[in-house]
Amino acid sequence: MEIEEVFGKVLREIRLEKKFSQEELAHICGLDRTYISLMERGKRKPTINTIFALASGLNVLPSSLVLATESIFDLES
Amino acid sequence: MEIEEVFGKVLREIRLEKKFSQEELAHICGLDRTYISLMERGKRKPTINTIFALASGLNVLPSSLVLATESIFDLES
DNA sequence: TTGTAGACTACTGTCGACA
DNA sequence: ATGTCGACAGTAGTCTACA
Repeated sequence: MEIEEVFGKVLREIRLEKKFSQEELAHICGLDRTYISLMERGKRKPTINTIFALASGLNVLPSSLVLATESIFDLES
Repeated sequence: MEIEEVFGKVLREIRLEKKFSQEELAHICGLDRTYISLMERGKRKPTINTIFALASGLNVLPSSLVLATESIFDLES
C-alpha cells in the first residue's frame, strides 16, 4: 500500500469520526469536494499546505495526521 | 511566514545537525539537489511522499518534521 | 557547497456535470 | 452524500549549466 493510500484511509476515518461529509470538510478547508474524494481513495498526494488545511478543518494537529499515517504504513513493511 | 518557509527552515536545521550536504541528502532521498535547495528556501511545497522520503533520508519520523514545522508556525500566529 | 536560471514533464488541485 | 469523468491552470520535481 502506497503512502497516499494510507493517508487517504486516515483522512476518511477521522472525517467520519468528526461526522463531516466530504462536502462540509471541503468547505471548511477551502478545498474542492471532488479532491477530498480523490485523496480519500489514495488518488492524490497532498502537499504540506493541504495537509495543514485538512488538519485545521478536522481540528487535529497536522503532525497527528502524519503520525497516524506513518504508524499504519510502518505496520505493513 | 508561510508553512513551506517554516518547513524549509526545519529541513535545513535537521540536515545540518546530521552533517549532510544538500547533495548527499538528495542522493539518499532519491531527490534532486536543486530541489532540496528550493525547499530549504521555502520555494516549494513538498507532497506527503516527499516528506516521507526526506524523513527517511534524515533518519527521523515524518511526523517529527511536521511537528517541528507546526510548532514554529503556531508560535508566530 | 550552494543558489539560481530556464526548460521541461508529471501531477496537484479546481470546476461542472452526471450517475 | 459520494464516485467519476474530462478539461483545465498552476505547481511539484528533474536536469543541465554557471556563478
